[in-house]
Amino acid sequence: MLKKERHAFILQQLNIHNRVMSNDLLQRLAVSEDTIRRDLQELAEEGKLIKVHGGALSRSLHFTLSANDIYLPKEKKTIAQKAATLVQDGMVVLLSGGTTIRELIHHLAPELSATFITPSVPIALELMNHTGSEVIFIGNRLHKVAQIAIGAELTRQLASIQADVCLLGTNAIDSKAGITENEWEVAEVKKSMCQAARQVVALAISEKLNTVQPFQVCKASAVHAVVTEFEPHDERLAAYRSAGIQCI
Amino acid sequence: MLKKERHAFILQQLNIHNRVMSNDLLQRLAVSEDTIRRDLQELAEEGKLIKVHGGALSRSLHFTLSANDIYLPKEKKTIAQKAATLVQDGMVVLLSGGTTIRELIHHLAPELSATFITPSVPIALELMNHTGSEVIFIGNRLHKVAQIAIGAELTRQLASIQADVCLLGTNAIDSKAGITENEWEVAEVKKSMCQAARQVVALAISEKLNTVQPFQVCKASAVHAVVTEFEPHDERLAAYRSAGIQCI
DNA sequence: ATAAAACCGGCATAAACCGGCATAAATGTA
DNA sequence: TACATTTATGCCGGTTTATGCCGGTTTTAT
Repeated sequence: MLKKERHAFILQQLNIHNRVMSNDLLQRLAVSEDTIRRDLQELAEEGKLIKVHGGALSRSLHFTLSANDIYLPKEKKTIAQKAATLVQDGMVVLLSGGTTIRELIHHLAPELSATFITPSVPIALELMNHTGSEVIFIGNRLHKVAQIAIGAELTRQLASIQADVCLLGTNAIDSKAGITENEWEVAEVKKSMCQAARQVVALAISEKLNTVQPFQVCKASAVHAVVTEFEPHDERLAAYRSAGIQCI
Repeated sequence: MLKKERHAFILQQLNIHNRVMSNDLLQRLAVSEDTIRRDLQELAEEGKLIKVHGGALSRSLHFTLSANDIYLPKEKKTIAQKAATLVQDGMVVLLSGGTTIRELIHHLAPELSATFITPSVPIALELMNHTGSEVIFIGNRLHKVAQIAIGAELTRQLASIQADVCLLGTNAIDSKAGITENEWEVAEVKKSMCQAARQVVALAISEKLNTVQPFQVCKASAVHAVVTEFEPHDERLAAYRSAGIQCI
């Protein structure tokens, strides 16, 4: 077995399982522990995986790890502030779930008077602190993990709504693949939300840019704007601008 | 299982449920109590969570939770425990809002499998920690102060429901005037809930006994049982017993 | 007040890590 | 072809890490 082959195999396993353990690899590849360790070390130096004691983790899993980092006040705050300016008096606004959206609510002007519609329980709870606005929760069956409403009743209620704008906390966005999600039911909900609004705005921290998940929410062409922590004319947003997406 | 994986899992759980318990984690991750403790300790040092006795809280929401958890009179706990025994496997249960109901949820057996229906946002959020059961939220327009759904859509949805039991956190109850409320809209919601269930059970701390508020929820004769912190045969409940209400 | 549960510090151990060295195969060069 | 160089791999020792266990203490709940 050639070194390159081993490397390819390791990366393949990593793509499938999001993790590999040295012990497992050295048996299946029939090489010594040291060789595996060196392999992982090299791949880690090339940035193709994250080395940890006893094995390695895929880069994407590490994203979710750092995404869980509660301490991202800077970027998320920036995004939330910029996105908050999009909400004007009298608007009907659809909100998804997620910590960025929650942060956005904190940045709404207290005297603002808008109508907020959301399928997310924590977001609904947060919105109730906002005195000026009306809050409408949609859906009835609740998804425990995502803490949002799902199912047919939600779609039925959304069908009778034409919101001014839909603000989505985004898991993954790509200038070609559009907005994607890693859970089917959540993707379905967001898909319905996009269809119920005249404009779709994606709130995405830069590390979510150019990433793709299995389930599509909407095509890139359906996204009207994307809000990141970057300046509007940042080079790293070029692909989105040329896809006709406004960058804020 | 690699250490980093556990950490990622813990943070993920934390983002979902806003809290984790060591005991729960050590079973699901199949490691010793010590390892979990060390994991939580390390994550706490990195500032990714708040360590508390027996588990950890999410950094973002711990204040809301602990604030509500701190204020728990002993009586409410007693009531919640007794009321929790009324919920059996397979039941469809309507729940109102209120801290007593929330406490009740904590006392549900984890392996219980029931369907809970509620118009209260905090209660819905709390219910999502209960793995075994299905959670349905009803209504869409939200009342900011009471944090429950109100309005016509709620009534419409309730009309198509026949629950086994309706558990009401009660503001005022009297053996003659029945259950009453101090806000019209909330009273309307609870009235609809009573009509949508075969049985109505009132959870009332003793200080609420024999008090009357302006807006009626239901007549005394419509109440099947009342749960207080008293013993079932306590003298002070005599009036309710003779009104045909079961005292628990 | 008392018992159960959670916490802490320390210890033990097995697994994983590291650096260096040796060997052998592959590659390059005269 | 013969010799030197590089590369890949395995092996060895000493070190670090991860984890479980244990005794004693604190916190929580009844």
